[in-house]
Amino acid sequence: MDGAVIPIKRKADSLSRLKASARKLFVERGYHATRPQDVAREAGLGHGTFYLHYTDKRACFLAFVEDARQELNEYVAGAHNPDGTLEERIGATLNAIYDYSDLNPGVLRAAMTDEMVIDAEGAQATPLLVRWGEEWAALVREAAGQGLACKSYNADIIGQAIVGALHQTSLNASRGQLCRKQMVDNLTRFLTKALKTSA
Amino acid sequence: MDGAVIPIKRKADSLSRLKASARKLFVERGYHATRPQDVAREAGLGHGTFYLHYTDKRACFLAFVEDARQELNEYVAGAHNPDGTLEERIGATLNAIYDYSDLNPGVLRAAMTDEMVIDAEGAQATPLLVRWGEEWAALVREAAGQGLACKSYNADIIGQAIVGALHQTSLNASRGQLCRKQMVDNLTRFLTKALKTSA
Amino acid sequence: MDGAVIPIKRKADSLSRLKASARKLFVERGYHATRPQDVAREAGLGHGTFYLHYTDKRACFLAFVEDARQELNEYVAGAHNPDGTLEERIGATLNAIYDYSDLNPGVLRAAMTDEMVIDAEGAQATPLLVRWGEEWAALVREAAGQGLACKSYNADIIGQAIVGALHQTSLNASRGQLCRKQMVDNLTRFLTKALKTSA
Amino acid sequence: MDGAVIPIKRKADSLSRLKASARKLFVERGYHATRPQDVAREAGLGHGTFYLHYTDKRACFLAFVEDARQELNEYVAGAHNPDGTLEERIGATLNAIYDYSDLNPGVLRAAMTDEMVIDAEGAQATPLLVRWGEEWAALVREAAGQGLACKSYNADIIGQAIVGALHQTSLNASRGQLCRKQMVDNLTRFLTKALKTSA
DNA sequence: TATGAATGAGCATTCATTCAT
DNA sequence: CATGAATGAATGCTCATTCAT
Repeated sequence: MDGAVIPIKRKADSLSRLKASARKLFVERGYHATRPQDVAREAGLGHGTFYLHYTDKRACFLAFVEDARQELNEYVAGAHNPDGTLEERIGATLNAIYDYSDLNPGVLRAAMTDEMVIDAEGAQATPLLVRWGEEWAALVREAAGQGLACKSYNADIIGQAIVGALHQTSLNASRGQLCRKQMVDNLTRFLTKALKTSA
Repeated sequence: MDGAVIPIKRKADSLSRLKASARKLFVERGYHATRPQDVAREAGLGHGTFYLHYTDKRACFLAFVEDARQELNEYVAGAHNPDGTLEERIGATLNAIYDYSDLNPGVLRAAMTDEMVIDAEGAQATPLLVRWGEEWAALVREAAGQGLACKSYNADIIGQAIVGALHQTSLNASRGQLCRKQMVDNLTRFLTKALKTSA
Repeated sequence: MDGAVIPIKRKADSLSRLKASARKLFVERGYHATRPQDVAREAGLGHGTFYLHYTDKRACFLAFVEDARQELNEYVAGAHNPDGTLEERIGATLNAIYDYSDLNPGVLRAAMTDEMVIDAEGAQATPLLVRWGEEWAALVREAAGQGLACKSYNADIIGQAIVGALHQTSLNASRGQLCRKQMVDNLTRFLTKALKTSA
Repeated sequence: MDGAVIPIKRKADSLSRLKASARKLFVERGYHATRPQDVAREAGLGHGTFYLHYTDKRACFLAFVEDARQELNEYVAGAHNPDGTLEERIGATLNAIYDYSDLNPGVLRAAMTDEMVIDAEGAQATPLLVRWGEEWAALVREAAGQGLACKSYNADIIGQAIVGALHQTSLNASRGQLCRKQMVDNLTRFLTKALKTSA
């Protein structure tokens, strides 16, 4: 009995170390420059162990993306206040995203790697950005339902637009050194103005 | 003299065929899945010929991006009417972009390949999206100067946001089949509303 | 613990097979005509295995040279008798070299490949012949110190001269078929006469 | 008539420019790092022109070697005085070689490139060093015939030994900075002592 | 469960040589 | 005679993945 328990612990432990290493390396070097071997070694494990936990390098990356997605979702969900004004909601969401990003630098960027890059062929799960776009679409719909946001938009299109705007501004922020406060402020006003019901 | 003209013609011809092949393959397969050899073969040329025209696979891709940038710029410049309303300007620009995109399907997406993917190391020229963001920033500034757009935005941030929004919506459009008219209409209204001076 | 021992044995085994193959091919074909792939195949291994043991083709060659150097050194050291006459010492050394050469035909020649050929650029370790020249210089100095050899020579120059003489004669010997005995005899007398203190 | 003369002149001119370029590049970069293309371009000619004058890169190199050989021979022949003492003759020859080497730095070294390096397969003309060894053998024989040099040597072996000694010392000289005077002096005494008839 | 040696398809790039002009 | 664009076999090397231990 005990004999069975320990391997399972080991396995779980190995996996979490691999996860941490993979995140670190995907963030630092990007998908192509990260070899399964590097991930395993960084985790202090043998090369072969990688394939005990992931069928594929691709699977490992996808798992990393999924983890990031869930983490960010929790972060954003925690900041959601369905009773605030539109501007408060948008500001809260943006702040949550930037908080996460400050805590996990580079993770969002790495996780958003265009999937064409990962596998030119295979049909894939919906890319991360698209899924986040869908969540923004939900927010837009919700606000529209409450009379806070303009009803004449196609929420799907606008959701994608918002997530694209966020992505690109944060990419660019990591290039130049724009301060976060300014960014959140500008984007909040911009999105609020675009969305709110006309007086 | 004559003897010199013909080889030059031959070389120019080869180059233009390589360019066309490269564009085709980068669009269809992406950067990593396209081998210099494939580009040459697609052009009906030997492998070595590729290196007569490009020092590198990377150089070839960068040339492709630059060409796309110029082409689109011309397209957009042709549609620019500095005397229209804000909405007209935005709509005209969006329509120009989508016209180009319809004429050259996939090109913009391929050209926007994140440069991290191309060369994990080397410091590079400003990525395409950032440059387009700068152009939108100019448009925003111009409109603000004319009293058409809200002056309280940081134009650089907003420029990046706009280009990100366009990129993401068009990526997503190529996934599902959203009609272009709807997209242009939604985005035009969205951006106009966000930018215009408050009554 | 046990689990670790066997792979290490495997690796050591692979390395020794690669070493043997590399020696064989460098001797038979020379540096440029030997591909890492050939070395691996000759050793019954996959191409990639070569790079598990050597960073480079160059590194492999240098290791081969170093091995040859050490082997010959041991051979020559075994024949050294510091109490003999000058002629005896020279004869013993020459015989040791030729014994080694008979046992390992072609190895010395291959190992002496001019390093310019291996790497036109990089500053390299002192070439093999130069190092052997230094050892002959030491022998000359020793004999001079004991009053057996003429003191008025610059030992470094003479050391190089001697090693050059040996190299060239043995190269040429492998062309025509001069008998070894004659060669050792002539060279021994020649060098002894040149070196010994005048009566 | 005239029309025929000019092309011939042009051809001769092209050849001599190719020769000069080839020499320059073989000396500076070595055989493998010199491409026919480089030679032609250095000569201010088109790539194809190279093959109008040489069947092969190898042929070009061999021609370079042959030229160097003849030049040096003339130099040495000019210094030959068959009536001097053995020491005078050796000294004069060595000085001639070093004069040539000073005037044409690097040429001898490049010309002596081991032929294994040039073409692992093909049976080749006698290598340069071997031919020079034969000339030294002739000098030894001549001196022996005149009673100046020891008759008990095999002149062929000793000729090779001498040329090897010279080669190696001069190679090494280009590494460290040994002065020429010292080198000539040491080698002259060394060889003279080794060769001269015993008292 | 874990290991790491082994693999070989695959890649970007070079260069001696040819040949149409 | 001269040109230089074109060629493609060949090279050194990498890396995702497998498998014997």
